[in-house]
Amino acid sequence: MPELPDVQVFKEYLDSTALHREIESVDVGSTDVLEDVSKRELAGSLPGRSIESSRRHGKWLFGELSGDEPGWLLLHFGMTGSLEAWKGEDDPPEHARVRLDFEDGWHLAFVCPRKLGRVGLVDDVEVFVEERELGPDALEVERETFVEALSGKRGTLKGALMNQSLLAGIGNEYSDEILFQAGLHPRTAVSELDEERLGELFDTMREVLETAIEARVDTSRMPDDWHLPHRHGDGTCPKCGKNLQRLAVVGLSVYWSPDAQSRP
DNA sequence: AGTACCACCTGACGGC
DNA sequence: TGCCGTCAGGTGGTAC
Repeated sequence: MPELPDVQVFKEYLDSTALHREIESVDVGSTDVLEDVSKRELAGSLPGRSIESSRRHGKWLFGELSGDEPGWLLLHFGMTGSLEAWKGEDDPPEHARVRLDFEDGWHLAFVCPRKLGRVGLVDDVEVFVEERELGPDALEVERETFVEALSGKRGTLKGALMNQSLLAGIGNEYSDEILFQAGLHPRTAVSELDEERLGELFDTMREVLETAIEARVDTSRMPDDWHLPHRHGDGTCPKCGKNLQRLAVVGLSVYWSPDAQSRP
């Protein structure tokens, strides 16, 4: 599922395939993914412009549009979203919900089988982040700010890590990996960690996110002691060899290892 | 404030 | 073979 590392990889993909190409036309295959913008508005405002740079905040990706008016193309990948670029007359990929056709023959498709992703236009990234009440990006937040933000919170660590207004970018899979690498039971409460251990959790979070990006979110390139590649029905714990257990925490399936994860 | 549950959405998968 | 229920989890809404 697209979380911060996945979106970072999409950002780099966008940068290498779509920057500085003039948009000739826009095809909206499904209006379900449009966020506060009509098909007409999107298809009307993009042609003639190009994406000049990109930014990521949490799981949201923004493409800076050229032109007199400031504007950003907004992308959120939901649960099954991705980007696909190609050159020439080939057919668009299956489930291409929005397609940009560039003047030079290149194309970029926002692919989203389950239509839970979003495409839109925003005037200002900071304003958007504020309006959505998104917390600091999980890879940009300072250690001290992280510790302060979590200190005194009630509820589970998993809930806090996934709370986008506390910290933007982490979802179910990476919160599981962070707790696994930290050796913490998935139901551990924030209040069970003192500031020193919250600091250590920050270090683990950085390590997990950076390592995932280095691996290009490819499970076959992830470290041998990661549990994410084994995160399915009968997966085994890479640390103890026993079957991973499943548990519901904050309404989601957690995969965890009783031998490798315990209360602090 | 935190949690539970629902809706949106569709492909995969297991049971029968 | 094919139908059907369940699951997957992103956001956002509601209720408690």
